[in-house]
Amino acid sequence: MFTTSEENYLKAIFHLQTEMEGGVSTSRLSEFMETKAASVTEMLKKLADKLLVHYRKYYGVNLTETGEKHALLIVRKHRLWEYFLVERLNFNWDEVHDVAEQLEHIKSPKLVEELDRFLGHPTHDPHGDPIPDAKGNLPQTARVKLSQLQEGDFAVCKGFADTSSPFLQYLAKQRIGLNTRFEILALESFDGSMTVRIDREEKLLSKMVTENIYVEILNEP
Amino acid sequence: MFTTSEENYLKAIFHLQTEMEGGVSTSRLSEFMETKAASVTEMLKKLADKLLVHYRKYYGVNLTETGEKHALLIVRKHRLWEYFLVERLNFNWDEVHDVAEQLEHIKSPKLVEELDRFLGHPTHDPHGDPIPDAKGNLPQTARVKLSQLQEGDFAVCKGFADTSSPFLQYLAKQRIGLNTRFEILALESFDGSMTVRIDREEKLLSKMVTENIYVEILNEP
DNA sequence: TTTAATTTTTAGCCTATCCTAATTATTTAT
DNA sequence: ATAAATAATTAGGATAGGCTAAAAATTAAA
Repeated sequence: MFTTSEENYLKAIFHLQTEMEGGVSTSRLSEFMETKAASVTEMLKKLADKLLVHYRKYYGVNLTETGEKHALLIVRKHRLWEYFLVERLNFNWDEVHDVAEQLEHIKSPKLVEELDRFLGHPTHDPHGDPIPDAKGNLPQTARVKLSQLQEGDFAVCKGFADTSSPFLQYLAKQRIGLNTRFEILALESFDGSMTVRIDREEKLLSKMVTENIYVEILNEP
Repeated sequence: MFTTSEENYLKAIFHLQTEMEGGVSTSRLSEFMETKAASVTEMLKKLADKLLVHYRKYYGVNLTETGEKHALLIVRKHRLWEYFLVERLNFNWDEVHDVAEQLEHIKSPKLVEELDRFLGHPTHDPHGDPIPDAKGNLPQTARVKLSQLQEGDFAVCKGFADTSSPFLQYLAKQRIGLNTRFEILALESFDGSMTVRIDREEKLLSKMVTENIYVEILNEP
């Protein structure tokens, strides 16, 4: 059906079109995919020929309905495999990305659906990202960043904007994971850093960190 | 490390070098891999450069120690995934081949070893073929064909020479699987067909079928 | 053992995906 | 509004892995 490379472009466009209104630019794509702009242009033409993207020269791309459907399938596979690796194969959450990146391209509709069943139809991957269902529906939750909270607020960790190994390893070291509870003790307006209480322990988190943690606000402690 | 294509050649040479003494010929490889002889020659030169095969122009190839070690790893992965698909994901034994063929190329040493542990270190895949261990040791069992037995013999099914979908489907229809017990009732010398008893039921099996079933002979019923 | 048949290799092309360098379009700044 | 800066596209090339057709080596047959 589609090549691994085509699928990687679809996935990248899918992720980037949430951050850019209008179309995703060639340069943003080339940066994200670590390829040169010329290669991107070429691939966009191919994807447009296959009706997977709407592409207007010099103005970037957007996925067509077909393109988005396929992108969602790849995201579904990626996140199901990540769940499998962490929950069944003892992988750490910072080790799964590269392997899931390979596994997501395996072509077998039966494999995806049986894996989903075998895992008990998980709704979120180990980083808190939602797993699209078999029809491509993705529960779109409004994401609140830890950095947006005020002194005195209580919250629960629900996901991460940055899922790179270094950040995940930092979080693990600080013992911050999905469902970790935070109490915001103080905010430093100078550098945006934040003092929080986690498990009776006080921690200072930089703006950089609090910007990359998604939370759900609690109404009561 | 190695490309998918290189790995497929290594695996093919591994399987074919048991059937041909001396070296595996270019034409046999091209037939087996469904490519043209010219493509095979080219790849053999590449594999020889990488010290994975001993290649002498016009005289075929054999795996080097390194090549064989890598071939065994691919076979290990293939068979572990087949086991996973059948035992955990409800695949039928005739559906696993294409998917395992994709999964065997996933690169992650941790994945293989954790999968092996998760599955409880299985020793044989769903078709009865032995799974090499982490060090590449493959329990080499002498294989007796059902066609070699005599009237009055008793035997247990231990594997299949042909693991193609059509044959596996035929076997399933006849309710023949791993560990099925056979009693040889009669042998027709004219066409080599054989009458056997399976679960109190008499069945006539053609030479073509009995040639492709491996058994272990039982000393007593 | 010399010729005929077969097999293998070489030479030259094709496609996919990437690249660099040069060109063209768009955007920004004066 | 036009020039300078930036971004995107085109042109031309590289590599991997396939293919066909022609040439060379090996094997089989007379």
